[in-house]
Amino acid sequence: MESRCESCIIRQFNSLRAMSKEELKQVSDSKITKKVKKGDPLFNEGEKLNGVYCVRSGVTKLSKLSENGKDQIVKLATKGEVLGQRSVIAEEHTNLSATAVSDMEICFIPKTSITDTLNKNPNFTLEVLRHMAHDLKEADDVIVNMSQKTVKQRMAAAFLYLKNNFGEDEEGYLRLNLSREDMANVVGTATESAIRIISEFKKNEWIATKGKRVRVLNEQKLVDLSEGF
Amino acid sequence: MESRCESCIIRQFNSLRAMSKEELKQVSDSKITKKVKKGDPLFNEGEKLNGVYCVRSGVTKLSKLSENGKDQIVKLATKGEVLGQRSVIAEEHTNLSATAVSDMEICFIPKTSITDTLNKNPNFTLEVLRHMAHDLKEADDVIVNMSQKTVKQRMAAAFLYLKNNFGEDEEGYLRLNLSREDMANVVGTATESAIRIISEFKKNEWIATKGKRVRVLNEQKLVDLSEGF
DNA sequence: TTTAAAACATGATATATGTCAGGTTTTGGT
DNA sequence: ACCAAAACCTGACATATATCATGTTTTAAA
Repeated sequence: MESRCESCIIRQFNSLRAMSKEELKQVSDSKITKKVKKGDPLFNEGEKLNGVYCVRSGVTKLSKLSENGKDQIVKLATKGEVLGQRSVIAEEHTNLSATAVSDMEICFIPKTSITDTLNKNPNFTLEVLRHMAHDLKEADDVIVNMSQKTVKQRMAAAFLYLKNNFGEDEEGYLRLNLSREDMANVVGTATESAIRIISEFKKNEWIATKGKRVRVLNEQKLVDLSEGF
Repeated sequence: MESRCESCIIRQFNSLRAMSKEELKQVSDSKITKKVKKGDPLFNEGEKLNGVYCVRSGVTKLSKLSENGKDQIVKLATKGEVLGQRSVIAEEHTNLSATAVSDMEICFIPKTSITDTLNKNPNFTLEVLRHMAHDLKEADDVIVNMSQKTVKQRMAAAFLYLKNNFGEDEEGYLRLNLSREDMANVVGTATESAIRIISEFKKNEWIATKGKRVRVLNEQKLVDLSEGF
């Protein structure tokens, strides 16, 4: 049982909200809803996409493999985010790979639905543009953090990011659980270094773990550290 | 004696080429041409811009100050590039500072000329969007390089970037001469480290210097190094 | 429930890079 | 042409981080 885009709440969070009724209907008729299991790829770096992916639930990592064989995670995308837009607009192969880090439900929207609307609906184009402007700002900030902060600072910032963007459950544990390896790849460090720093955070009682799950105990300390105090 | 946008060749390299005759006329009538001396700022991080800057000649660095007091250069912009677009579109304060690294000639185009056209001319919006999509890809690549390459690799890549983007003069010297400090800030390292690596490159005869000027002697070696061999 | 694989953890060590401190050279303004 | 300021350079040292090695715990599949 497929649901209709017209009644999809997710849409409020992305550029699709600027679409007209008819455009939305056309998207709805051509879209394909898929489930993706944790660990499975949505698409891979260098592929040519013939559409975009709208995330309905779950989280995906956007990463790029470097020559030394390490995967740098550039962004984590969740509910409401549209993936592959950049590639479709620039008519280029994808620059990043997308892999599910939790079970996901996504909608695949064929290229033409997007490009047609881009050509016809200036409001939509402007909305996409605003989103991309925002992404670009975020990317610039990441560049600065990567080059100017220590691994420890970045790791603290990463936990705050997880807390602020994906929230906590009733018991106070982070909703999104990343493996140490993924954490290392977000922060841009070796897995062992990530583990060591996480152990240190635990020892300091800034975070606590229970099995896979992580809880932030002292947010202020993490903020201070990430800002360099 | 001001020149008219309609007859400005620079325009071919940026999104202004998607403007109609009337729109271009309107831009031309409202624009202000300025000269900026090497070292002078165009605008500073956190400012609210009420327009964009179109670079006619010269080069500017786009940088951001980090908490530890270091300036990370995120991008070097030259002839044809439009600055401040992101900020005007997202209606946010600027995220980056722009400072001339050579004498420049720029045109200031008031916000309204841009936003009016964005609202009325879908082709223009789409063109701006394409440029921003490209910038975003570049930014993602920088993130990966920053986190996965060594300082030496990034320094090699920086020289190649200077050669490929700003070219060489008749004698084979790089057209754009950056101070060691600026080089360090592009690469994201300490000035002393930059100097040491540059000395090493000279010793290896991969580059040569004459006063301020730098010449690439062995491009292949720099390519190999930057790619990790 | 058992068992192999994956994830996690920690020590020892090497190395890249930052920092501090002291020089020399180059540059630009009068 | 001179002088102060800026840019450049080099050494010594501290430290953050990567790497390698090895062991333990957790997870998931048969």
